[in-house]
Amino acid sequence: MSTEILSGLPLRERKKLRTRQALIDTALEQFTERGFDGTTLDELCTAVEVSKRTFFRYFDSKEDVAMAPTQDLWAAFLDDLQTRQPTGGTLLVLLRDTLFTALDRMPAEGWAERVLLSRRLAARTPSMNAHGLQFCDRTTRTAITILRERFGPADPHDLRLRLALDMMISAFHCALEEWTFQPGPASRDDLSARLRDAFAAIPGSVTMTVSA
Amino acid sequence: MSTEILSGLPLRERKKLRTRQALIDTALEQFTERGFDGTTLDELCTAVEVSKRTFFRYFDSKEDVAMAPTQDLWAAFLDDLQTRQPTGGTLLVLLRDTLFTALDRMPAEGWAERVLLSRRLAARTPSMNAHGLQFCDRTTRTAITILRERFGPADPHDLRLRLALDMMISAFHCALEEWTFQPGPASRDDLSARLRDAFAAIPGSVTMTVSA
DNA sequence: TAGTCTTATGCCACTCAGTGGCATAAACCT
DNA sequence: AGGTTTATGCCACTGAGTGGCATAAGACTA
Repeated sequence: MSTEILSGLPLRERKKLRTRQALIDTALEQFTERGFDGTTLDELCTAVEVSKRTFFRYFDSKEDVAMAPTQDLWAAFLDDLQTRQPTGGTLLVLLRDTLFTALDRMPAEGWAERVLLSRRLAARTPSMNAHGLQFCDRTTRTAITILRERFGPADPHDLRLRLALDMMISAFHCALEEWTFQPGPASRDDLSARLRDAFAAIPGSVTMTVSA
Repeated sequence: MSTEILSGLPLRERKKLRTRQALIDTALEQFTERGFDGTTLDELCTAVEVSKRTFFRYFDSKEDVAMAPTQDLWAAFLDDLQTRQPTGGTLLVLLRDTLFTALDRMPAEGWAERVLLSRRLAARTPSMNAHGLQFCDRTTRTAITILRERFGPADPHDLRLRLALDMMISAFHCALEEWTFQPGPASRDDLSARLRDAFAAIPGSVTMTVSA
């Protein structure tokens, strides 16, 4: 965990961040080794020397702790969506670039490795996958609200906004999945490149034909 | 529950179908009245006069029973995807028409009402929503497998297939959500119409621009 | 229609995720 | 050092979901 961020904060906050990170790391470790269902919260809490009650003050559920790395990205995304000065192009390009910006803001060290563990775990753990999908859904809705506030259109029945957001999510999932199961080390830049390809494939997917 | 389907089956199968349907209907009823979390499985089982153990022989989870109506649609969709003779147009049109066909095959009576209850419930019950999203995800993956088998392309890294499938799901969700919260009675044809509109909005969502 | 085979159900005890309440301890602020 | 705030621990509890085994009900056969 990046030590730079810690300094400057009051002791209490530093401790909290450390406990939180320890829970995430130990969870990813134990879940990866013995499986999500093969690990009880009691075991995790014992390892981190924290009571189960405390665990639930940091995370909403057992799934939640293992999904934390990805959630940081989307928090950054929503933040950028609020503040970034928009370019004048298509909405999809705006969304793509905002996502790239958010990705660049993820810590260069450690983040990619955690996401990799998290995603590989999610791929073989239905309840984790479900949890992740629902988080995406919530994020999408928040993003729609932000976009409506900033740019309109006022018509809440215009479906295009939602459709475009979902396309972004879809492209992200495509890229993430390829990236997750690629051999070799996990790198943020590699994910970025795959993301670019996935976005580029969107127009073709609308016009794609099948042999009769 | 449509009585026509029951006749012709052996007694044991008829009973099973009846128990299953009773569980679904009573669950939707109780969840709607007292909330998903405000209803225990014991209460549901007592009302249907079935042991909790038996409940779990019919459904995988508490969420599952309330999602059954929608799952029937997707089962029909996958079935049609396997068997229907494809038209030669775009993939998206093929998917759209297959979905329409599946929708037409849903029982004209009762189905729409159950879906309505189910969706309204899911909208205010995170764990149900999560469950539904994961079911969509599984369905999407199955659909991809079927499509690859039938039409190729052989390249498994072509992202367009997945992107197109997700667009269909997105359009479906848009339509379903509008339909769910529209006032007045639930009709299958109304859903069909909204679905058509949602698909029509896809091309525009790719090229949509935002004011700079 | 009795007898046998097969399959669904009921019952019971158990694990584990998640919650509420309250006492304690640690960090913060003069 | 003193008092205030806030995080943690402990304990008892609810409710979802599971495994095992006995029993009952439908299905097949003579």
